[in-house]
Amino acid sequence: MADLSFLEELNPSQQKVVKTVEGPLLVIAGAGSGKTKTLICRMAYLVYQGVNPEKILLLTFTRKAAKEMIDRAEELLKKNCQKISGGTFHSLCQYMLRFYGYLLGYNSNFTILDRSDAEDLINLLKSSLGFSDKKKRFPKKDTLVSIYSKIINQKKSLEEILSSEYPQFLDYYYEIEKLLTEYTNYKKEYQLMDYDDLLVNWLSILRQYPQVRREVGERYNFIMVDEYQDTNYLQGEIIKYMGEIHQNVMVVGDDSQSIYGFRGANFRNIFEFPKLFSNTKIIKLEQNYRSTQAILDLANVIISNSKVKYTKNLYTVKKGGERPILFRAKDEAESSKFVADRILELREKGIKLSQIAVLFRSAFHSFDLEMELNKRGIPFVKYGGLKLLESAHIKDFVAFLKILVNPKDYLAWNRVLLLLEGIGPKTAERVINCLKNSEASLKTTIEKLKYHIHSKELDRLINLYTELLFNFHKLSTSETLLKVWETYYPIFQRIYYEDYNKREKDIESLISLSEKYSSVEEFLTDLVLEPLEVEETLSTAKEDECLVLSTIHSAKGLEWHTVFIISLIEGRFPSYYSMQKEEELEEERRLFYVAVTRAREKLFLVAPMTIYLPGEGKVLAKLSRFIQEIPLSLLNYYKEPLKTQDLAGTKTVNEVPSFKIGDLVKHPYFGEGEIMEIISPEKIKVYFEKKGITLLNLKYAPLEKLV
DNA sequence: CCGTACAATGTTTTT
DNA sequence: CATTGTACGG
Repeated sequence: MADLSFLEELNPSQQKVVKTVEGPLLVIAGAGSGKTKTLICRMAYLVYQGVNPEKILLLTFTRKAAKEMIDRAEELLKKNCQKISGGTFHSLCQYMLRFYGYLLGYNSNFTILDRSDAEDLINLLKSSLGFSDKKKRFPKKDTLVSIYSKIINQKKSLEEILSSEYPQFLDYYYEIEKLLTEYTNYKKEYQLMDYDDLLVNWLSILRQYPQVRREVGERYNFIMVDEYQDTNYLQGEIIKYMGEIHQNVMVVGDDSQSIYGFRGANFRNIFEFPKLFSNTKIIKLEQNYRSTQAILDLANVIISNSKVKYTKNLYTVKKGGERPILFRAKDEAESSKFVADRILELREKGIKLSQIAVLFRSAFHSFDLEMELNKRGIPFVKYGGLKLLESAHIKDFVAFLKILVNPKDYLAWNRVLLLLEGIGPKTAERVINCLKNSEASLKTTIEKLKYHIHSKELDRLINLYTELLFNFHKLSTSETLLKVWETYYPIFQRIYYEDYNKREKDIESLISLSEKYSSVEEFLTDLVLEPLEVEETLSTAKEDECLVLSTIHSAKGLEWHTVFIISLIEGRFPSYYSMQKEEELEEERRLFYVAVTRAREKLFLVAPMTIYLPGEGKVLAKLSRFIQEIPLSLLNYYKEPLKTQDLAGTKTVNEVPSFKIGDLVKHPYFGEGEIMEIISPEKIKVYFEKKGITLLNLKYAPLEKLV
């Protein structure tokens, strides 16, 4: 029997969090304040106190995170914690809706639409309403989906969203409104739900049925929510109702780490929590155990430059430490080379690759680096970016499966039919109408189809479904997938004739992945709710020897010994799209804060001086404003160790200090600046924050070298 | 009505 | 540059 000795490792505030078991509790926890550890201990403590693990619900940002935390709780307690329910809001809602969806007219086998499915559906409706033809500047499908999602998640009207973010489409107000109504109706009619519907529908059931609230309250007696700053009002409401009976709801968050505003999250949600639950106790965790003082100083400066005031100041127990290093590379190639060089150095010093991460704002920022790493044979995994499910061939394949689970999924039907030779949009529509109008079972309907349309590939499809429906419960999940693969394969070869052997591997790993599942339905649900990364399927074996490349969003909650942040230039970080609006810019800043606070010991900030833009060629890149705001005393400027020839060359030139591109300098009138270009030994171009790029003659200009 | 060849367009972050 | 829409021939 384990004891409670694990509590001794916690500081007093953390202990208070663990022991405050009953009633609503809001924990404001700074970066690296042991938030995860505290949550784990709290779960273990509850189970130790005799709470049935099945009565505990843990909501996190990814299911992987939930699983990891539950595993660690089990390790602490050496007692079965596996039965704790853990997952994301979306997976919880999905699960509850399989039970209670009937209250809204949903069967338990409804299909979940991912973003591109939703886009396909919108497109389908758009053309059936005739909006795609004449109207020249009608919004595109992805814009329409974004508009719709914003209405839901930000609790705003179509008019508000249009006038604030898409004023160019205000003329189409009624058409858009009509389209969105059609979209909503269609989903309901054919058993489809998009991501937002999962939240909306579950909330709607909770609101309408006190009986459900009671049942759910009895099912989960203790609710814990991680990363609460990234929830939106829908999720807040869901929590309110699910905790109504017992009020045992604990949420943890950090308002300065809110980075999902684009998805409707609002960091102010965290301050609304006490309004949802009266008598909320609030505990702050401000002591940082993760990073060195030098890194934390940087983080504190970043966040103090915010327009919004946040609730905490971090202080650390790890005094001192190396100053974060800034490297201004000549171009992206040099930036990648720099990162790879440092990584190899670190590895020689005994730092494991898995303890190093390279972070960036957008997935494509690491393309150049990926090439360099491949060249040098440094293994890595990448998080964020393309998901396996997003590639066309996987979507095709999955569409076959969706039909099997939910024969009313005409969106999947449409996709599959269009794949067949000789069938275009019109014929597909005819077939689908035929399917819709027949009351008979799928099997007989399919038989009937044979007489309507003559197509060799359609025959094969019909044979497949006849066979599968007949054997549906006899075959294992992977056997079913294999059958589908057999039918799809010739089509697959025809459509992707250029690179089908490359794509084939994806399908194969998908099939082997499906072996773990007891039903196709479960497999599909997991695929949509926890989309797999492309690389994840390839290199699972050697994961602990891998360097991590990740978007900052996907790096949330994680930490490494050494962190590199690359592409720290205007337009990339902050991103162009966020530079117009104050609020979005603030979110970018928080994003930078999150990135910096991932590092325990070492932090490298890298920015290329020039980048290559398609169409425009090489262009100058300005250092990110977030770096420019940082006092120079907090950073070290990285200089390549001078080679002997270089030294020999510079010494003879003049007796003024030798400047290099990228050196930081100080001028009595213009202040601090950075050297952009050396034209001759005496003439240099310097970028001053106050003045812009200036040509200086070193004979006259009393430049002082900094750092 | 289907498939293909070509032109245009606009590029984030994720459940 | 890769996706998405348009024009045209079969």
